[in-house]
Amino acid sequence: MSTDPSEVYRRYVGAMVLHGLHAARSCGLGGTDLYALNLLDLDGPMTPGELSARTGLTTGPTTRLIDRLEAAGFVRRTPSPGDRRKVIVEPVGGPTRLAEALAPAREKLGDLFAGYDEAERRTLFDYFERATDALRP
Amino acid sequence: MSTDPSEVYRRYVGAMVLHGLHAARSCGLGGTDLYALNLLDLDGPMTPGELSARTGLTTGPTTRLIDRLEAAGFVRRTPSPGDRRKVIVEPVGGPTRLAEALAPAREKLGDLFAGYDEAERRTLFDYFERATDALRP
DNA sequence: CCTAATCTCTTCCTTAACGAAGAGACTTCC
DNA sequence: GGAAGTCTCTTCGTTAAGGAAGAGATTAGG
Repeated sequence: MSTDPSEVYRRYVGAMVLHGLHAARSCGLGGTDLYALNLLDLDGPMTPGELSARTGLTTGPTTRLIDRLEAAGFVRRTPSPGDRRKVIVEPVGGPTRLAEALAPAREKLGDLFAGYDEAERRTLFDYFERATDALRP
Repeated sequence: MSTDPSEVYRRYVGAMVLHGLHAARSCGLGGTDLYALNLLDLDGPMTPGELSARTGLTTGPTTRLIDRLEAAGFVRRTPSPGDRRKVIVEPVGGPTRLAEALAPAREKLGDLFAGYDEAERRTLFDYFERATDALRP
C-alpha cells in the first residue's frame, strides 16, 4: 500500500465523499442540506439571502432547502427584528441536535481515535479544525 | 473553540461533505459516481454486479453509472474471459487519471500538510488510511 | 439437450432538487 | 409620499438519478 501523500489523499477523498453522503443520509438529509446546516452550525443564524450566497444556490432552492431543514426539526425561522422583509434562520436545539443525528457515523471513528495517544489525537483534531476552514469555499 | 472530540468531529463532518461533493463536481461526477470510482480504485476491477452490491444500487442505475464513468474516460468495459455474460469494469490510466482530476481539491490542503512536521504527517496519513477502511460500509 | 438460473442492459416511471421569472411585502431614498 | 430597490417565497419547467420489471444472451444442472 502506497505511502505517497498524493496517493493516500486520493484514496481518502473517496472515503470522505462516501462518509459525508452516508452521514447526510443518516440524518435524512441530502449533501447540500447537511452542508447548509453545518454552515448555520459554524457561523450561527443567518438570513436566507446569506445562506443562498454561501451555498451558491439561487433563492428558490434555498427557500425549499430551509423548508426541508425546518420540517426535519433542525432549524427555525424567526422574523428579523430590524427588517420585516428578512427572516432569521437559526439552528434548533443547539449543537446537540445535529450531533445526535450524526452519532452513528461518528461512532465508527471512535475506536479509531482511541487507538492514538494524546499527542496524536491533538494533531488529528488540529487538522480537522484547520481543514474545516481550508475547505470552506 | 471547543476541543471536545465530538464537537470537533461535528464541525468536520460538514466540511467533509462539502469537500467530497466539491471534489466530485470538479471531476464532473456526482457523489455516488466518485464513490464507485473510488471503490474500483481501491479494490481493483470488478463486474457491474459486484459494483452494484457494493454501492447498494440496483442493476439499472449501476449500468448508467458505469456509462457515465466510461463516457468521462475514467473506466473501461472489458469482456470477462471466463464467463461471456459478465463484464469487467476497470479504471483507466491507473491512479493518475483520478489524481489529476482531484488535483484542484487536493491543492487546497497542500499548505496545510506542509505546516506539520514529519511525525505529525505520518499520524495524519495513518489516520487517512485507517479512516478509509473504517468508513467503508 | 433442455430447463432453470445468472448476468447485463433497456425501458418506463417516479422522485428530488435546481434555475428562471415574477409576485408580494417591506424598506430606502429622493 | 411616491418610486425604486430589496428580500423572501411561489410557480413552472428542466434535469439527474434511482427503482421495478423484464428482455436477451450465456451458463449450469439434471
